[in-house]
Amino acid sequence: MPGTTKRAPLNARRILEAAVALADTIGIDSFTIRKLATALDTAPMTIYHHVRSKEELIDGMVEIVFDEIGKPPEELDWKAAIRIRCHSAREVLGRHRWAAPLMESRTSPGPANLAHHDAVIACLRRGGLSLQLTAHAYAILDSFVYGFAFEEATLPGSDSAEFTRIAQEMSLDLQLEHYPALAEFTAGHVLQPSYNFGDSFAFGLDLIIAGLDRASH
Amino acid sequence: MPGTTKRAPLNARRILEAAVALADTIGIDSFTIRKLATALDTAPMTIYHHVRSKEELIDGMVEIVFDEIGKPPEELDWKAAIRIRCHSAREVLGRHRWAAPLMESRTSPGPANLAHHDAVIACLRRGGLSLQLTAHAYAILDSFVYGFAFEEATLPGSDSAEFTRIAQEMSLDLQLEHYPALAEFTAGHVLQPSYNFGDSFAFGLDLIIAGLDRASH
DNA sequence: ACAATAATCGTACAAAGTACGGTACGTCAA
DNA sequence: TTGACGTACCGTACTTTGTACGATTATTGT
Repeated sequence: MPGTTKRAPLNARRILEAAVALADTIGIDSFTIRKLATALDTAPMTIYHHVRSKEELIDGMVEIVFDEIGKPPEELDWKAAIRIRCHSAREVLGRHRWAAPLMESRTSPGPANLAHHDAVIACLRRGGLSLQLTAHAYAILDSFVYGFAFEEATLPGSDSAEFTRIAQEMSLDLQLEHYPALAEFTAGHVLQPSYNFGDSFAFGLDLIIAGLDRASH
Repeated sequence: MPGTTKRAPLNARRILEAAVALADTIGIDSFTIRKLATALDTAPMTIYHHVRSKEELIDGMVEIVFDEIGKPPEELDWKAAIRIRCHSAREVLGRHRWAAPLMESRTSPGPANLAHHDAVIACLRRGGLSLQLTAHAYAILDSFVYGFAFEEATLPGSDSAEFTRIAQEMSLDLQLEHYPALAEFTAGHVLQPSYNFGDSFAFGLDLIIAGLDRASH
């Protein structure tokens, strides 16, 4: 048949990768099965031959993201290892800005999820933390990492230039006169050229790790 | 007219409160304009006379939630004041489990949002923190609080009894043999009767506040 | 070659947001 | 009292989306 080229046959893997790429591009809100089908040059219902439902599809997408997060390197001190894995998590969630709210909310964790948790817990235990402290450490670190990644993902801008534009756009100056502390903070810090929201990540992460370290002896 | 009783006339306030109550009950995913209309004993399109769109409606709901979070008491030491406001935030987000992911993602902050930020920043500045440290403190605290509240909201259960049930339900024991650290952690800690996920909140909050305090002198 | 199995997709329906235009009712000037 | 006007209300209908169902085509083992 002239003009028609055969597509490679679809499979769950290809679908998931295309889905992640599409969500990266257009965001999770406007991510639809129909658009995914178009991106894969196929019909909507073809997707459903490889995936049970949109929910399950998203579970699979989250698994892919989990798999991209580097595990804590086994040869390092637990503090260094955890620091690396948290920076990796932030970097990955920065590339997949739709993912942060979904990572912890999926009901059925897949193998990548379980393997990752296992590696982190093993790292903390090797570092000598008690089960109790391991639980605290994990809860705190993940709350911080996901919370931060989420804020970063939804924040309108990250550096002072963008903030300036956005501040003007919503005519924040007018409202700010009723909020003196916020006004000082904005003018005196956030809108300064050196400001960068992301800098707080490393600071906070080191603060938390140091706190956990202190609690561990 | 017999059999018909006049409803109090609708207004934005009544609609928002009903919307919050409805979302508390059925969750944000199955929250629809049509169900809200039913709850208010009116027609779907009537809602749109008071609210421009569903987006704007949700903005208003988030504002209500923001307003419920207690501001840091001015008469207290910044550390005690911040601790109180963070516990309040967690409690409020626990009552409105749909809210956590939305609090920081709304593009246009309302007055309650701005007033709250203003109060927190003022508290930190009164405590003598530099603008820079204030920025870090705010980013870290909110990442932690929202992240934790979010995990808590989406976690299937909170105490060991529920975890036991859920673990069985998804036959986790089978998979756990491949994840030794996770297995030890689960059996030795999470499934113990004394385990409670929420306990990590106070621990983490105090850890962070102590770290910020240390950084401030 | 042919039956079984897998992969593809056309059609259609249900749920949800909401545009549009019409109705009912309250208020106020003349 | 009456008529004009603004506000609240809502019936109808269109669009987008997930996905059930069944038919069609491709692939593969014997």
